[in-house]
Amino acid sequence: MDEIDRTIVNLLRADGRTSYAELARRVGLTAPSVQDRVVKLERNGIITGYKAVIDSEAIGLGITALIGIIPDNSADHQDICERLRAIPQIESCYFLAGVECYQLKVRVPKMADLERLIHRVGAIPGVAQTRTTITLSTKWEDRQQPLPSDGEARGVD
Amino acid sequence: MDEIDRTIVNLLRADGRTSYAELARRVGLTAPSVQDRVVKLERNGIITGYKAVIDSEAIGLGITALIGIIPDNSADHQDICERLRAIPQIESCYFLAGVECYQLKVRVPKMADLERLIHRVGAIPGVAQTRTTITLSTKWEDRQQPLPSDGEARGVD
DNA sequence: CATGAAGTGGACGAGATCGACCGGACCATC
DNA sequence: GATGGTCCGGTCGATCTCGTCCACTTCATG
Repeated sequence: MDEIDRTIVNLLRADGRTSYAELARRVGLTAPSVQDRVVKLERNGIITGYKAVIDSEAIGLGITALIGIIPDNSADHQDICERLRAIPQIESCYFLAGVECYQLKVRVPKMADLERLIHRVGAIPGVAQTRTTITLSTKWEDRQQPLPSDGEARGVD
Repeated sequence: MDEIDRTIVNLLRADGRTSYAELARRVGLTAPSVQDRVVKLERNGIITGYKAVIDSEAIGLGITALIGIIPDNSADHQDICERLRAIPQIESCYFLAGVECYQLKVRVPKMADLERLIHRVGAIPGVAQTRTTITLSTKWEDRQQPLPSDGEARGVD
């Protein structure tokens, strides 16, 4: 993971369809060696995939909401997690340090779907309470910050 | 936006580097016509970009936190929004219906960075209070749900 | 019957990929 | 301390695939 790798990662984060030839021009190597680096980055789990970014409203998922989950004492977290994973509308799931031990980001076409979803989550054994917040607008999402250099990341303290 | 477009979008969401030739084989068209469709999807704002998915821990952003913002009465939301946008560590920013009118998802290398970040956000004019929750683990993130068909999305009620 | 959207097929240039080769770093041996 | 083997990362060139442009066809619509 040197400076060239970081440049490649940054370029691919900005445009996941950049060709190896183009990457090669940008970093001053040839296409095969860039490909070699990318394959290694993928194998080492640094690049975990490539995605097209879709406008969720345009595909009929106009409603985004955040759902916090407060568990009861009997909660079996592995079971809860599996049941949450089985709900396709939950796009992200974070396990938190706090009273609300999970936060879910969900997307649905209509309010009625959100209502059904909240009831479904609330019915999971071990879930004492849920707290849902509608997002009025998404200012931005999944923006990339510049990769920290080794020094910044490892801590120079 | 017919069934073929939906298939293309689903394939590109799953793997943003799928070649036009491969897409063509999957949907039973030729490469030029698939390319034509993809260009239209991009122009119509349905596909807004392509990104490599990076393991944030692997690049030194090991800490993820959610920050809620409670504004005061004098809050100028446009100004707040601009100042938030200028902070690179804020990867996502949602405007919410609730007491906490923004929620931020932030990533930093170390706890000290998070502390600095919280102070910076708290110092923005119009921000009365912030509430930060550390994520202990990300169960999953930005998972794709199957595209709703026209019927489901538009509402058949 | 004219028209335009959508697809096909062919052609050509660009990109991806593979094997062979090169050079420096590292290390054990003489 | 010099020698030679080995590994790693890169280049080069050949070949195959892919992307892209264009002319032509088809088909539904007005």
